[in-house]
Amino acid sequence: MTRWVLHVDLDQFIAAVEVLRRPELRGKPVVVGGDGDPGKRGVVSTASYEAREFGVHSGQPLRTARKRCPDCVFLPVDAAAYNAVSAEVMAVLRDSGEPVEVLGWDEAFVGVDTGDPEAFARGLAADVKAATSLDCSVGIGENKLQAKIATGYGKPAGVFRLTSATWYELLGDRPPDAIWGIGAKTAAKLAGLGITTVRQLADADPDRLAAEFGPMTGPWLVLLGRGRGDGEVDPTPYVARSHGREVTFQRNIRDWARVGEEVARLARQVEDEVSERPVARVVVKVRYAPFLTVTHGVALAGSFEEAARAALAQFTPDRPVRLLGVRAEFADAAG
DNA sequence: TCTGGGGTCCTAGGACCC
DNA sequence: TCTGGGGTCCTAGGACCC
Repeated sequence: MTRWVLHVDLDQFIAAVEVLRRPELRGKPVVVGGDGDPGKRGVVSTASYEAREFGVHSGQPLRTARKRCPDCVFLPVDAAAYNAVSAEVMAVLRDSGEPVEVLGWDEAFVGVDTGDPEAFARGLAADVKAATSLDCSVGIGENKLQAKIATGYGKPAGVFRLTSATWYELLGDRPPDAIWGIGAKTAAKLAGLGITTVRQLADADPDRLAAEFGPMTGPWLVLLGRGRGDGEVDPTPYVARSHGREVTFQRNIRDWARVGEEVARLARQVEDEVSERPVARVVVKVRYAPFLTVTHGVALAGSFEEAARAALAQFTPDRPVRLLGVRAEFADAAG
């Protein structure tokens, strides 16, 4: 018996949920994002595999997606529907009796002691399919990092194992941003240091990277390069540290009085949604055109809306506003 | 008419205190 | 004219992820 981490990831989850309730869409290029109008500001949340063949992908502006695939079916994001299906999936995973750590709507880690992790993984996938009609892929690793990356090799609807024994064979020559936790910015900075592969990152001097990235992040990056990381699956229910709302306007706002009204409106909404938790701080976010983001916050004293307005007062009303956000940080948040 | 909306975690700098 | 050292807390911003 060996301790394994499994990473279960639903295939094209959001698009798959939409197809489930609209069977006529099966096999068609489906794009879910924004309010479903590809002429508006917004990005793609998920594209079906058929839509991906046209070069449509997550994070892409909807208008770009429409350009690439004018005949795609565009649908609005329906968070309530995905939450409901997600809960079903997670319940199936928990029914295995093993610890489950939820990562988002469509993915979770499962910890398991077994001599045959592939068989266990296929069993989980079959249970999910039987209960929800959804396909998933399962990555197997000695820790969360390995399991998470393994899933990418298993898609779609497959199972893949990645361990320390196969780490360099699979990832050694790939760029550092193939690793979960390393994005474009860090990859570019690493490239500036002459580190362009996972193997080079693994061989880098932790002290040198500490000088470049900070005392925690530097050595941690080297460990990522070596495929090492946390192997403990934490089944503790998720408790949010903060909750917020933000809105991008279809047309930039120039009238600062209107900015104040929108912030007050967002503040009332957030206050309503967090009424069960003590709030320590209220943070306002302003994205000025074209895309400069600034945040200011205040400790909560008095009314929530007053706090939001006090935070807003720290901004300069000197340019058009593209986005406004209000976020509550909880007083009882761990960490 | 490029660039959403929901989050988490880490870093750096200044305030503040002894 | 010169003005330590350490620790903690608060704040804003950056990077990343789904």
